[in-house]
Amino acid sequence: MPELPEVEAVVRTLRPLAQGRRIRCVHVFHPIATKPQSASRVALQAQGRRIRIVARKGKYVLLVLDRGLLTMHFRLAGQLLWFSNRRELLKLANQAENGVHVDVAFELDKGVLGFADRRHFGRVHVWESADDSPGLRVLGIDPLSRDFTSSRFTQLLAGSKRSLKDFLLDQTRVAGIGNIYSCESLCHARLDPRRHANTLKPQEARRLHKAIVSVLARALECCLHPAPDFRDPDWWFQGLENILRAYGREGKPCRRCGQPIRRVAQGGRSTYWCGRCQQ
DNA sequence: AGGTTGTCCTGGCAGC
DNA sequence: TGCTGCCAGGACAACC
Repeated sequence: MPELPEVEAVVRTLRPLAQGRRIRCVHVFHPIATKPQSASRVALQAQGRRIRIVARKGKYVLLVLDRGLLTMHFRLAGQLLWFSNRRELLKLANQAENGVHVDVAFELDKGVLGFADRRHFGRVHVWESADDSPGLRVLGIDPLSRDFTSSRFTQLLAGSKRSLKDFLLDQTRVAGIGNIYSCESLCHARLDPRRHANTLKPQEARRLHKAIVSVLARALECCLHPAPDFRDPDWWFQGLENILRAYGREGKPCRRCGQPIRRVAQGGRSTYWCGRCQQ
């Protein structure tokens, strides 16, 4: 599932391909991908616009247009695709044989950008301004930004009584962390995911802040080498499993102490942690 | 206002 | 082996 590091790697790869280009034509093959906005609204508002900036906010990809903006969110399984031209797009998109699933495609003045999510959780939306997007408006601090300081983070922790795991998943506090990197950060910081945010000592809060920064930086490095290849519809980030210490490792030995990694459900999703190292 | 719950989808897999 | 049924997972609306 794409979280901040994966989305950041996608944005850095997309930027040289799309920034400065004009959107000639929009194809909405699966209107579910623009819900609740209508396909025609998305097409009409994007068509003819120039992409001024390719950026990321939390887990959103932003295409800032010369008028308004376009957001893409991958949720669990969304991805970007790249086609040489319209002919290649129409030959491959959603064909029964050798078909590539494509939900929305943007014909640029050079190349075609595709958005695909066969599970149809991912979304493509258009907005007059960033303030019009409910998802963007409420986003908290970006952990890769300068604003993400230890003291600011400590303040946020003190203001919440939720569990650390739920706190980290809350995009309105810190934006971009999902299930994987919340588990990894807590593992790195040696903190029990079930502890409540406002119970951390200052030194523990600093540890968690440092852990988040370092876990995300390491994952981003991994996501950039090799960088995403939008031309290969089967491409996915390689080697991430190797850097994970807790996520998805239930029953396997903790890399620090050897104790089996445990799993519990928190807020309806799985949390992985080491019962010995993380207190 | 902060916190919690239900909903949206479908691939993949457990269980028969 | 083949089929059915169940559920994870991120954002967000709707509730408490």
